[in-house]
Amino acid sequence: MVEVRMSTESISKNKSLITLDKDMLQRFKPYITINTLCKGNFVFQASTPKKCFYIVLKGRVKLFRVSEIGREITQWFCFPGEIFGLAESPETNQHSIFAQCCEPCEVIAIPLNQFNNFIQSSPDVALKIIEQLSVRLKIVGDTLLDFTSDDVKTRLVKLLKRLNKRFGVTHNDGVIINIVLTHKEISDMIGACRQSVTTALGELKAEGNISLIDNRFFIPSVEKFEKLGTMP
Amino acid sequence: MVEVRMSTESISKNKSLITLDKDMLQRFKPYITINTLCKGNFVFQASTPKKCFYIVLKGRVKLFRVSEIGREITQWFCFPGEIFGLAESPETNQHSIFAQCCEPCEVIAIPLNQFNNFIQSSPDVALKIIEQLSVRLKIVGDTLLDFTSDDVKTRLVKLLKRLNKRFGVTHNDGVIINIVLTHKEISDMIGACRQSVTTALGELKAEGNISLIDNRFFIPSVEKFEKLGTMP
DNA sequence: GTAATACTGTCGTCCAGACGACAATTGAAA
DNA sequence: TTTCAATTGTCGTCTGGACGACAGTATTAC
Repeated sequence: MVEVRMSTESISKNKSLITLDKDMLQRFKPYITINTLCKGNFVFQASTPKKCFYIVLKGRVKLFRVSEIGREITQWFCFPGEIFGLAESPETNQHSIFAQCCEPCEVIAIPLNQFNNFIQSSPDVALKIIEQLSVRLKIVGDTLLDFTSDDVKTRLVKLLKRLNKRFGVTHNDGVIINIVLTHKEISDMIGACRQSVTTALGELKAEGNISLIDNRFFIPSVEKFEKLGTMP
Repeated sequence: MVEVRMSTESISKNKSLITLDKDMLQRFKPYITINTLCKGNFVFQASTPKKCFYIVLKGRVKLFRVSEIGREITQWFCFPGEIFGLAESPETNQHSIFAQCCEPCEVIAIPLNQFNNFIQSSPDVALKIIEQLSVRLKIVGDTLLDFTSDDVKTRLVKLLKRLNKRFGVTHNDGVIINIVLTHKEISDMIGACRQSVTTALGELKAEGNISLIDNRFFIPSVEKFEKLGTMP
């Protein structure tokens, strides 16, 4: 088995992650709840009342939407230092997304009525939140654009590139995308049916553009991979 | 001709709009540029360097993406009080979106290196920006979900509902959506081809669900319209 | 007022991929 | 270790809607 770790270097360079120092923890102590959740547990579900916003301390939380016909679309994965559960719309007091733990998690919950105090508690917090939201908006916008322009295989390739940027770790001459995803999960991220994802992955494997190591995608040549799915 | 105005009531209720009072204008005066632009002018284009963020003073600015094959997708319309041009990603110093004026506009430009000062200049500004971004994230997420679940007509209906919520003004027993959009513009908002939009609009007209007044969509019965495109 | 451009309406063809189905393989639970 | 559930692989059918084309209508520019 190949032992793979996420590079701590790429994490520490991400300056928009929120960490609560002792002063903050002390100050918001009366309001903070630390939730420990198992894999598969929901932090909250769509249509439930908005009471708190959340910051991931440990683990990975998937944010996704579900349509009326049960179709699921993944919007984001939150890692430690990322905030979620903010009021998405002033018109309703219910969540429109689901937040589910992909692995055992620890999540800080703070009541929404403390949000104002929270962003004023430190010069950096508001800026970090704005950066996080901006990045998410760009990525969701990327996905939307891909939907209108690209076939399934191209959308898959672009997703793998985005995942590589976020989770890639060097391994031999290539890169391992250090996150385990089923074909169904991938289909929910590119809005395709699972069978189509299986087929497209098979093609990429047959072409030698990806392989599997320890259930993770391995890209032998990132340079070659970056050329896929773009205009010549 | 029917004279129609956007309801000033719905605008003033939107508490996340940014207005610059005299103190702010004075304080940022050395940095602020007021740009007056004609219909069709770009505030900025994708792939150009990020220098400023912007706040609309007057008019309507369309934010959109263009894919490699030239496919356009509209993400948002900015009205007075709305901010755009924020750094979308820390990795690149170029815009990924286009910002184009739909009508004659006035737009404040402030250098991005003043953004930190800007959000600390008043207790409310950061909160308002966060709310604006959150709402946009939700709507873009709505659109993404619609793409994966709904046929073209349903997506059109849902778009009209969203537009009604934002631009609707009461008229007789129904509602006029007080924004003029071509079929092509609509197609860019729902990721369909123009001909499909024309066909779907024709069906809605034939069913009596919408008609045209002064080049704007009129919905005779909002109650009936709200039932369209949802599960029975 | 006229000419050019943009927009709307309509039609027929074609295909990417969703869908349903089922078998084979892998992973998790007892 | 065995059983069950989840995941992956494969196949054939069908259709929504993209596409290209063109005519009719409305708007804009001069």
